[in-house]
Amino acid sequence: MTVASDPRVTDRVHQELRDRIFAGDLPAGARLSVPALAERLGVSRSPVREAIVRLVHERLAREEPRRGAVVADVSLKSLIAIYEVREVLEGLATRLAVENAGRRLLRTLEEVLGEHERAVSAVDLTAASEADMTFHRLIREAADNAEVVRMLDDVQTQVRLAMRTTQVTGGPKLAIADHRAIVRAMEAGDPAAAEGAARAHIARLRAVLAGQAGGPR
Amino acid sequence: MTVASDPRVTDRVHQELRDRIFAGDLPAGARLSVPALAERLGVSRSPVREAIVRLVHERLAREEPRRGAVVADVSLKSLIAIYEVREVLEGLATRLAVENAGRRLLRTLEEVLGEHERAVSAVDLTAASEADMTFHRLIREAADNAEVVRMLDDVQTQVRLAMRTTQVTGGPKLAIADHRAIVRAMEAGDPAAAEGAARAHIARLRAVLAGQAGGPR
DNA sequence: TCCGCTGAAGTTACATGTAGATAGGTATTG
DNA sequence: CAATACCTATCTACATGTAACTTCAGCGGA
Repeated sequence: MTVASDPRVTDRVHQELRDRIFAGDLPAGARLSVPALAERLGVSRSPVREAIVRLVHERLAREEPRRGAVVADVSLKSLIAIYEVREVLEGLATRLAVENAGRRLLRTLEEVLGEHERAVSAVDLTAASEADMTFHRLIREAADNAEVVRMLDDVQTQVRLAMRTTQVTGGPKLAIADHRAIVRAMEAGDPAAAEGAARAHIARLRAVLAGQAGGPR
Repeated sequence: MTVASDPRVTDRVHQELRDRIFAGDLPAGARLSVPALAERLGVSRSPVREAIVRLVHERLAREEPRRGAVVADVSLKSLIAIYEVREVLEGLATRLAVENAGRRLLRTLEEVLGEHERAVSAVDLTAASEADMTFHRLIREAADNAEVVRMLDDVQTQVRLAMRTTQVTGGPKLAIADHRAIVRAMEAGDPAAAEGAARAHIARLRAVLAGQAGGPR
């Protein structure tokens, strides 16, 4: 009998490369040489090749035929485009969450919001960012729509990649106010208002990014 | 010197398998055996394996570790979920198109709309469907947002896959009326109205699908 | 100094080898 | 006759072989 968790080498390599990219260990533009990585990781070239194909597909790497793959970067321009998409997807997720979810979710969201406030007051950047991500994750899971979850995961991957070079903080206090407005609309059981509040939240973050585009140089 | 078009075997195999899936030649649930396909296509196993990895990533196939891949299916439930996402993405694309595009696009859209009407009057299903797709493609290309284009392409892939088993026609005449309303809002230069009209169009199609869910059996 | 050539090193892309897992049919047992 | 054990064909996943291509450093000529 085989154990339930029988991770394939390919999966491990893929995860390892993802981690290294997000850690900044493999910076944007770094070449992903299959033989070199295979030796470094102590595996053969096949699983490395397959892992790279996956990275290319999730756009953590770019590939040119016969030239190999390099770690991708995210320009500020495309980050703004990503936030335009994120705006409508978070809006959708929030509307669906209102239509599907009950008391239980709202209570959990309030707890996370409390945790978020505490973290911001204590100037604990890590905890604040984590509470922020948890807030959004709870909502999109409550949407009960696998497509929107997948696409927002995709968006988040690109945002994480961009994070290494661009700052996306749009004022911690304002984020909490936005989140509070979202929860209020959800509690009122008003799907359209909830969608609007979620969209406004992301639109505001996008405006911050757009400000950076013309601003500092 | 090498020719500019030097398609890799992997690319050809990938395209070939995509075509066969959409043609219904490889029906949902069909096993994608790497050695069998390699022999059938007269290539080695490596490019076949890589093509299958790509199919899995674009969700034309599903894979279970150590069991291989099979051609994916799309349930009516997930097709509806896909249309929920499509609704907000087409809305976004249309709003952005209004903000970016000029006379030129509007003229082209009117032409396509005319072609669409002609095809519907002549009961030419193929031409009508093509005009329909062209209409939406023009708008999303005009949005000038690579992310929304990518995601709508993704949506369209799933819709095409679903087409083989589910009918998505929501009344050809109504489709034209919807498209006309979209163009009107675009001509008025009203981004919010254009977004609303596009969303209403897709929402109506989704309602048709939802009707099928409970209806015929 | 600048340009183009050349050859070596490294890499990609495809092909092939193979251990161990899986599925499905056949025999065997209660 | 049903359930179970076994057996074989096939496959997956990883490893490895190799021709052709890309890159780039170093050299020679304008």
